Amino acid sequence: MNKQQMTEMLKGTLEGIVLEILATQPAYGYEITAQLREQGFSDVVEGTVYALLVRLERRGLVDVEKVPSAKGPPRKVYSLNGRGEEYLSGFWRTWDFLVERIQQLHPRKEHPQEEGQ
Amino acid sequence: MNKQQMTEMLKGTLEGIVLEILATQPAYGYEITAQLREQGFSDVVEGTVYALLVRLERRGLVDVEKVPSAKGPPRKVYSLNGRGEEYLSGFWRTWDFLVERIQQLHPRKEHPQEEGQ
DNA sequence: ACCACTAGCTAGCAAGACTGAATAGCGGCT
DNA sequence: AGCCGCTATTCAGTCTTGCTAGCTAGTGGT
Repeated sequence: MNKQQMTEMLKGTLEGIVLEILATQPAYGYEITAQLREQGFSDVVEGTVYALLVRLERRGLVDVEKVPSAKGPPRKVYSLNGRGEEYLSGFWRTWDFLVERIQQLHPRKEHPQEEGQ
Repeated sequence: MNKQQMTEMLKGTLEGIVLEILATQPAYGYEITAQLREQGFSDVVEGTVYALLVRLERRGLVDVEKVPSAKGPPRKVYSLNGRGEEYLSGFWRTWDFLVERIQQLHPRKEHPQEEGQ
């Protein structure tokens, strides 16, 4: 997997990915990073996620709550708010549009499910 | 469609889109821009495409030929070469990986079964 | 005291798309 | 001739975003 390529592709999409994670349940930066890495985005680092979360907060898409932790410094738990949900659904509209255009240009094999049907 | 969002998403993917267009047939910048705009990427402008083509050339992924035109200055016709083909297939591997990860995170409705050819 | 793990933050860099303009060639119109 | 519109390319400067490479802070174990 070409890392440089993935880095460039993540520009603009990482934001939606993180918002989607927050749509499932509130989470804090360290946790989100770990989740991303587990889910295959193995090169995403903490610094990137923290900076992204700050931007999301500044734009009013998430709410923040400081929660003390038994194992370290207090956590900043982020949760998606109403504006965030709205923004996220717009995000997915844009993403779906892009995926469709690219699908037209470069058809991918249909997922192996349409076999006999 | 949020323009800012699309702009960010295109980072990294526009390159592959243009390479894919060149894989179909050689083309020059002005032509490619027009094609993109027709195909739904309505905000992509000439300047962006020209800069991208220069990068592709510098990286040796495309060959260039200057062709005189009856309607204006000579065209710089770009065509995908061997290295470009190789690079493009790697590009799609990365793209497919990203799409799969995102699909896991945010399942999209299955497309209404497409009549294949 | 030192280390490891958890948790957050930041300055500076690199890459890529957009803005807005300039340049150049050709044909048609007045 | 002069001007406009379409074709065609280029470029400087701006903005956003992810990465690099550190740093700070809290807790517990050796």
